[in-house]
Amino acid sequence: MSSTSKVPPPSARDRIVQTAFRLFYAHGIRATGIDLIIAESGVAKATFYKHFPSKDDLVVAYLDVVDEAWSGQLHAAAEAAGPAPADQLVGLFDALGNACRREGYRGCGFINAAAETAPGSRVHDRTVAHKTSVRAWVRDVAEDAGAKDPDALSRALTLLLDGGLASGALDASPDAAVVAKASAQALVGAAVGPTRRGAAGKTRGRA
Amino acid sequence: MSSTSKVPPPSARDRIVQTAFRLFYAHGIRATGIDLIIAESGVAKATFYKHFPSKDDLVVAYLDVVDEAWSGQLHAAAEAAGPAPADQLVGLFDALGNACRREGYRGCGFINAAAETAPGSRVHDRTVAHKTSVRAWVRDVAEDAGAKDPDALSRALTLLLDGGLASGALDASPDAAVVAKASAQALVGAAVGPTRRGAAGKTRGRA
DNA sequence: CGGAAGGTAGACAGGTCTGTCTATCTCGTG
DNA sequence: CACGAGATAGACAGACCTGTCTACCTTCCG
Repeated sequence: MSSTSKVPPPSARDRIVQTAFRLFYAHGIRATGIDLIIAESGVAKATFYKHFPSKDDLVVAYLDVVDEAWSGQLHAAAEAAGPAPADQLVGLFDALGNACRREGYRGCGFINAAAETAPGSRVHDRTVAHKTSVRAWVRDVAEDAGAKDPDALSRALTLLLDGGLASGALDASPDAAVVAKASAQALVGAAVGPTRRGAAGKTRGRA
Repeated sequence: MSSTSKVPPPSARDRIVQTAFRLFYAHGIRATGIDLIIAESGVAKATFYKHFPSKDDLVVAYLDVVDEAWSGQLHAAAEAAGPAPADQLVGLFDALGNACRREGYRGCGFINAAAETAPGSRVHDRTVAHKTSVRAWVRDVAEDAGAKDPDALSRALTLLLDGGLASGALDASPDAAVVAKASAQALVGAAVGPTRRGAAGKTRGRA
């Protein structure tokens, strides 16, 4: 209220993050130099370093974008599968299929980032936080679905998901996503039990 | 050849590869400079470049070592599970558990390598070849086990395996391996037929 | 003895990387 | 208008990285 009640400006910082997203994801973090990001985003070096005192700061901001994007796709795919939690657990794998099919798909930005940074670093920790939050969300849905052991089921499903993300980046074949979804179906079916799938009811809030 | 029958030298090249293995795996490929490898392996620069004209050559040699090591552990774990192919399909996940528990575990060297190299590069291709060969082996075992769809089953199991490798590098919790194995058990059981773990895989009583 | 093969030590070139710093320009607001 | 905030352009420092090259040394073997 005092002075800077100005709304988010559509420039500078956003352009940097956007460019970083594109380059980091496509070529890797270490392979992408600050100078290139500066050139491609069309800002001055001083401006860049004002917003991001170090490259690591930018990397973390990049991962925030990845987090938002991927979580959004996951939630959207789950919701598109219908109101039943058990169906959503399977449906979220459509996000994997869509991602694999996308041009320039290079796997999970987080896994890739973690692969080139030391455990314990900020970047690595950010990755762990992301994976933890995804698993927590899946766990909640699994609980709604009436799974006998939501922890184990969410762990199994995210394992499948991460596997799809990792190997999908390699052979880029959509088979992986199809098989992952089918496997998820089998696991969910077994874990929820022979009883009717959790009836539609409450729709779980998204994080 | 004249008379150089004095072949087996336990030195030079091997020391380089061994050092590279340790450093590449622990810190990543790009993060590890040639100079450090040279210093730590105790060879001269000229010697290094005689054996490996470029860093990429060394990286490929490193991946060969990783391939051998990991494939060996996989096969050993499978064999340790007994003679029944269906049991072996589940047992191979013990290799994952052992790996996760090891000090300095940093996930799959191949996935990490692929994460920091461009698709289409030699290193990337080497990774794809490795993953393909593992999957082919699992497929063969699945076939022996009498799986209805060995391709799908092998794909599902390697998905689980890759997921465990990728996420195990993050939270380093052995839970992942336990859940992966249990999931594998469920998937194998469902794919091999209703006869739940009926000893040898020949007994396919699928209706 | 003599010579070839291969190892050692380290300077060097040329490029790239992160991050700092100066100097100028623009613009909104008091 | 004046002023300060924030952007721009780009030189620069210092480190590091890959790869080349010279020069010397050891060892084996005919």
